[in-house]
Amino acid sequence: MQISELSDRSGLTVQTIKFYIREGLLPKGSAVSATRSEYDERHLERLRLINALRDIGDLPVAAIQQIIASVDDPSVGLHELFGTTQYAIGPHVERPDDPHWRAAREDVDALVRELGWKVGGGAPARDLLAHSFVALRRLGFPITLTDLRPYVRAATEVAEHELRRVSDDAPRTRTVHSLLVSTVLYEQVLTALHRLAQEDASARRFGA
Amino acid sequence: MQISELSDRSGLTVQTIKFYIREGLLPKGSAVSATRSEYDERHLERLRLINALRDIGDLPVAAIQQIIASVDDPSVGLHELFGTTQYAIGPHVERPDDPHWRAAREDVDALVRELGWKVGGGAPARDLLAHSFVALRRLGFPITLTDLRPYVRAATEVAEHELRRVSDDAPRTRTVHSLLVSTVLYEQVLTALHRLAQEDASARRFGA
DNA sequence: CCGGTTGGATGGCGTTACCATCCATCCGAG
DNA sequence: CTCGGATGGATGGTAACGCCATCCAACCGG
Repeated sequence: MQISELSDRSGLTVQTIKFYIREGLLPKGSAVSATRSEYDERHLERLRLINALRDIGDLPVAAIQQIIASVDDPSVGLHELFGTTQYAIGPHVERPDDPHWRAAREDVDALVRELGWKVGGGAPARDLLAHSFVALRRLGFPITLTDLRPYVRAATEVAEHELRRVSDDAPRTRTVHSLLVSTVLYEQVLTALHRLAQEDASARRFGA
Repeated sequence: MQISELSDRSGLTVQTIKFYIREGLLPKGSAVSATRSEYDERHLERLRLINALRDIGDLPVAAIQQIIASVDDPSVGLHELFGTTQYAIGPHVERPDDPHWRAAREDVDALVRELGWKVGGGAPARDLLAHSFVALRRLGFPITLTDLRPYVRAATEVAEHELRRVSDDAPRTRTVHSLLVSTVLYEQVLTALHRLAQEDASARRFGA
């Protein structure tokens, strides 16, 4: 198909598609002549993935580019892709040379050790959590292990469920998409349900 | 204290503080002369709140401004503040006049009804969830109620715990901060733990 | 043959969250 | 009393981001 059809079917403008190609998110079509290239279903599929990661996952184009690079490299295993995704998602907070920060980060590391979780030391989620600890303490709401228990339980159960759902006997493309969907899109599902549940709980506690 | 001390103690530049005052996030100091104003601990506290909402919650300044306006209005009840916060957080997705979208939105509404949740019909989280449904279907990963069950359970338990933790016998300021902290900051805590738990599950399933 | 499409390149735009400057005023140490 | 430095208030600039608009030469297809 031509780029205009790709544009129609994906719902993205031709300009945007060109932009994604320039940024390395989408491979070029196969050149048929100097002014014509042929695109196929894989391009459409790829655009749908990009769109989902941007629209729902709210990922920056640069992060998607990194993820795509791993997706397209067949030597990258599933767990490695997982790491790439987590790292690309960020957030990449500065780690100030500050005692409060170091204490919070140490608390996070201790928690991970205690739970026996196999998590890379450079995982951005560690920093995100530590960052939250610092902010909570600065606001006078110090966080305790008791506070965290329900979160840990919820996170564990959901994550187990998600990883169980990733089929690894399908073609690589399918498996990889499945993994990305589990991590990026279902994170939003969890967030949305969390917010809805909060509103319900708030209504029952404070509602008129 | 003067603005320079406020700047030092909050870690924000004088320019940024001026900017927040202009945007209505921070009340002016009480004018002592034409070129001097006095700030107090409440200003500092407010800056810490703003900083947490931006840094951790990643909220746009405009959203914080709306939240602050509710916080400062004593006639706004806690549940109402909750609604304001949810609405300010967004995301405000367009709702295309599209059968897929309408079907997804109807699925969400049915789910909320079935769970008996008291949630406003205009809650952005409904749209966020519906949006996710659409994207998942477009990618060929249709979502089922079975998939959702663990998420609903996790969200419910965490939300219950959070709302239980909001003390409503403290001064309004404290209670209100507590509510905001529960909704905005603990959402990030949940997300971070979710990611860590996923990495652990991935390591055990796919790791070398 | 000619209107319309494409690849490829380049420049512009709208938003967001500030930062930098400037000016007139003012404070306060000496 | 004076002068360096801080302040309030206003205005303009900036950097990143994710596109969109335009242009050109080449090309296709009716």
